[in-house]
Amino acid sequence: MTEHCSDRLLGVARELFAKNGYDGTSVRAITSRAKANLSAVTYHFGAKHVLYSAVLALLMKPLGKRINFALLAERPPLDKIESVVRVFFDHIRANPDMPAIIVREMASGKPVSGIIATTMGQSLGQLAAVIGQGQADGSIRAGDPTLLALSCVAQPIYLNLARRAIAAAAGLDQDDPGVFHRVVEHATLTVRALLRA
Amino acid sequence: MTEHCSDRLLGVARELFAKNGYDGTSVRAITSRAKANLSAVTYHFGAKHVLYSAVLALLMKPLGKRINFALLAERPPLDKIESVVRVFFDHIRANPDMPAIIVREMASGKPVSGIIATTMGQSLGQLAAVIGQGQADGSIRAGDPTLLALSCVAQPIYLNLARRAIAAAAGLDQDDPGVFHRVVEHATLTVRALLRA
DNA sequence: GAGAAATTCGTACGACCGTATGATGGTATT
DNA sequence: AATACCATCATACGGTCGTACGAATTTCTC
Repeated sequence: MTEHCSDRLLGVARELFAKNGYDGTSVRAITSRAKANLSAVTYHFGAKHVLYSAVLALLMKPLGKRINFALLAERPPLDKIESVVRVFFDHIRANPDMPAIIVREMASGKPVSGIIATTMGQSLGQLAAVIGQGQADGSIRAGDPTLLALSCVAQPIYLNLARRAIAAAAGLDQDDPGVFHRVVEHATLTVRALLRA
Repeated sequence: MTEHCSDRLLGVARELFAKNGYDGTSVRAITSRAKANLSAVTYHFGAKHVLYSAVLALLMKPLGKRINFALLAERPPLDKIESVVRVFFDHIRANPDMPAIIVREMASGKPVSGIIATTMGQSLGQLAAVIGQGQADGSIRAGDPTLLALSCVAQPIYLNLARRAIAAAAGLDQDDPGVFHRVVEHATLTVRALLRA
């Protein structure tokens, strides 16, 4: 038995929370799709909201680490930021449910989960710092570094969130690897253009 | 009595649907905050999801019309698009609940509501057409017009969705009119930079 | 001002929710 | 082989959900 029950629960939960939101996803829907008993969530996680937090951590922690790593390299600021954008797309391709969950969390009126606040705050701060460097060396145009960082991050998030709108309006299906590559290239070019001095 | 009960229901529903999502908002929560009877939703709208659709229409129809109007003017493409971005911010300031609801709808796995699909599809198509004009006259850089249009629209949507992140990371509270103005200027500059040839 | 129409009200219903509990099965340790 | 332990199971509980329904009340019409 290579995959344990709790792993199946995590996978199904990630999918359903992304598709239908926290309140729109019942424990019964999760356990039945995971071919587990109704009590499996309580047994393995204690409560539904703990499972949700585990899903969030599973999505956010690796992303934060990879962004960290990408910003550590000794390269020009614009190159660093492009690599962050690529990391975003790469992470999203591996975890297609991420944008929906993140964005739901941001839209929520309730205080955002700790893991998300931490990861986003940290990454946003690092991005803003790199943008500040670029402004100092003249490679990036003037402007509030935090707002510029958000304008950059908006590209991978929104372009993935709008998958269906893109498919409907331009006939581009991002599940097709070729199309996905084109969208990534578009996003990196756009971010560079948006930052360039 | 200038404001009828159904108006109060619409207002409260818009607020709560934005804050807690469709499933996170109970009919009881709506009616009690609107100082109405539990049955008021059924009586005035027939069902909860009809009230939700009414909220969507209330948010989207005026926006679509204003985008239409802004793109009708005889001005250079870049100026038209900047005016669309300003229309977005203006509409969002008047309806602060819009980004959260729109984005939830996009994140939803269910087929998007007709009013949203229509308005967004139309506006996106018009924007892409204007971008095509700009590419033809050399004022806008090359690239898929639909993707470029989405990259533009992402700015007002995401910058408003990230209000709390902005407040936390940069100490900028967009409820302050001065700050809001700065964010709008940032967004218009960013969109121009992102499109410029 | 009486009657009709529109609205608000209290209440009830069945369905589903998240969670708790004790029984049951399988597996490793001694 | 007996025991302890972990995982899964069926089931039940109190609570909340959206909606239905008839009575009470307000508002409009003549």
